[in-house]
Amino acid sequence: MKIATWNVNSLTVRLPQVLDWLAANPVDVLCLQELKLSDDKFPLAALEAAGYQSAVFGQKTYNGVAILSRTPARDIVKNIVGFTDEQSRVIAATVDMAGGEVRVVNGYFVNGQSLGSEKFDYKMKWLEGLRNWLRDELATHPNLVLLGDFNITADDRDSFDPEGLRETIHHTSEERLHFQALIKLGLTDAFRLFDQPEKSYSWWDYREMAFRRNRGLRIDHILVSEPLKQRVASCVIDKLPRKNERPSDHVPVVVELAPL
DNA sequence: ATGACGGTGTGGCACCGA
Repeated sequence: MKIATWNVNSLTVRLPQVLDWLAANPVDVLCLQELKLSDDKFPLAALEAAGYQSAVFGQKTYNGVAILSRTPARDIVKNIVGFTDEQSRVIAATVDMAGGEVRVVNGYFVNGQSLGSEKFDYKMKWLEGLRNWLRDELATHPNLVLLGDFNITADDRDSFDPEGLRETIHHTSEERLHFQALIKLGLTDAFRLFDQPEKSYSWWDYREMAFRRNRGLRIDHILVSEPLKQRVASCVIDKLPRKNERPSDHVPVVVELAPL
């Protein structure tokens, strides 16, 4: 079973690229972030024609997340239970896989702007709320995947300039402590289960030819619970869509799970 | 560097992202 995450930075603009990517990469589940559209604008029919059902938590202009799946998703939850949030940043659902089921938690984590800003405070509170809810989710759903745009580099390997950007947004100790706290719940960074190319990133700024110079960050992550860790067969970043015309600034990350 | 680039809204620019 393959599960992928992709921040598309407007599904309106990127729908043709999503359909192309799914045709070339027929994953079982695709989690999208930054839809930037309301539920009524979501391209349900086009995705259904491509073989995918959609669980959608949209929002006009900003945020918005969705889980696309080949088989029906059930027990859909929108946003973090126990944390009041006006922004559409999380959608969770249960999907069947060979030998069992997997709980998929798809998040568009808060950006946070800069250390000391109100948005940074919101990011910290949001991460705390997420962790408290996930503790319960893990208790009820042992086979769990937390994935999406975390807006956090896990460590220095995830940044093109760890020294120059030290303690700046996406690199602060506070953010990385939150990432580690998620790990301590019993989750594992699937990407780091394998030898990976050096300077592997999932996001590059649109400016200054950042992609061509590989000045990027790895901020899109796939974390798996302990029972699933044994089943992870591969985890790769697909840089190809960044070469498209009008690309998203993020690219897909894909995890492959062997049958339970 | 208050910049760059790109998306959205309803705009002639401002705001946000990372």
